[in-house]
Amino acid sequence: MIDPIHQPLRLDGIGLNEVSIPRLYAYHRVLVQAHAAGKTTITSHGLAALLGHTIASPQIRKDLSALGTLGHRGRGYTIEPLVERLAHVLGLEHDWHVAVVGFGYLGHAFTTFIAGRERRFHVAAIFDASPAIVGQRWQDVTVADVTQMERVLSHVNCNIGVIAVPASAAQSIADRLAALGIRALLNFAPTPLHLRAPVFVRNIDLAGELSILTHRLSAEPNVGE
Amino acid sequence: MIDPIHQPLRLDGIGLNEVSIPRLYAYHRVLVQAHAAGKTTITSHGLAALLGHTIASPQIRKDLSALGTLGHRGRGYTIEPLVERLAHVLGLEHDWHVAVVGFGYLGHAFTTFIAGRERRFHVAAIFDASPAIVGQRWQDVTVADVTQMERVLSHVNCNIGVIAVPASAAQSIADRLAALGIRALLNFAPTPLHLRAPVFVRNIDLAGELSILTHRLSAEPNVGE
DNA sequence: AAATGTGAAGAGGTTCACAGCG
DNA sequence: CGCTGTGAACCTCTTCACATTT
Repeated sequence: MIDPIHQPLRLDGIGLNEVSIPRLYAYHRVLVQAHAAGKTTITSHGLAALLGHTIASPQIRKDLSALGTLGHRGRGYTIEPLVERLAHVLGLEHDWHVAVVGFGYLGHAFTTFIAGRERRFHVAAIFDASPAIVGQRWQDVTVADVTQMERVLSHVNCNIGVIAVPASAAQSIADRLAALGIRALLNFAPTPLHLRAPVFVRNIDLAGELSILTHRLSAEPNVGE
Repeated sequence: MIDPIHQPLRLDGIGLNEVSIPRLYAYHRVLVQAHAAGKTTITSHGLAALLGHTIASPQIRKDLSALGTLGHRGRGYTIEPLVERLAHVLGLEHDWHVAVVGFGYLGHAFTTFIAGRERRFHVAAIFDASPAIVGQRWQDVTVADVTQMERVLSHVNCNIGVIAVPASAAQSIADRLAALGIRALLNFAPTPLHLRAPVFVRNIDLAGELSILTHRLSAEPNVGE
């Protein structure tokens, strides 16, 4: 690890393990459902069951204990304050403005996904380099030319950048977004991005995931049934 | 880890670390470029440079040494046999037939992505539950009703299943695909899937990745500039 | 009695340093 | 001398076992 981004950030005086966060998000999701279904308390084992036992109960207890003393020994957890704590820690209370760069199939799909998923994400700006795509509308956003990124983003405030451009362009787009003060990037380009301190990047490596699958299948004795 | 899927599979007598595979794929990608540009040899440090120093050179040497003795001490690696070895190990020599289940925005985008990316992936069947989507055509594939999955897939051979359905349906779709003999699944639903031995699953947790970003931004001193 | 919270052990992967070899 | 290949140290996260508390 070259830069200090992987040091856990402190929120309300607690430091969270980065890998635990998707799990916390999963807890939040199923707890909201359980609460809607009328449940008021839950045990770590019960939560593991709701998650299909994809996460072990000691792991759940360890994750939750990092958020403070939320459980009751002998009883379990009260769902409502637990959900509130999770929402606060995960930043689910804020609204986020997203800039999507690259509006090919992947960018388009992610835009629809992110906007449709929850109303806390607003796609505020979309950019592309292709004249065929620039000028298209998506809901009330018009796709702007990527050369106009600095100009547009000085008017439209965005917190999160989504990079869905070809590998060759990804690093330069990332640098430009970082220079504009955007500190969180989600990168779908196959090149892993590398940015310095206050900017935080997540790389989604779809081709890499596919490679894992094709490797496993190649290693199986009988490929293709 | 509950099931034995995470034991490294052996291919040509070697066992590969699962997390190394996306890296091997990245090496393959940039080496193909370097070879096309006329380079014939490369060192581990040179390869790290091509990757923008996102991967350290000792890591590269360790990854490559697992594939056999491919390097020449004092010289580096000869690109051509290295590329061939990587392609073989990653299953890049085979063609793969993909079944996409769920043809909403995510499913549609991924279908286009996977098919457009490289010609070794063929989307051979598409399923959806919505009457509005069933019957649509994508290239020469007609979207079939998900209830017909067993019937269709008994005719059309598929090696890889892509799950892009809502969380509530994901596990049951996965079970049905597994029962049909599909042993590799890529899951975009927020529920992590859990399947027994010969089936291998990769979960792409886009919502979880976004949570990491919103958590980081919430923990920053000044949210939204 | 039941279930949390946690120190300790374990597992897995990365980094380091250097021996080995062309 | 240069660069690979690798055992050992290191680090991070997960699992375990149990003391603790209601």
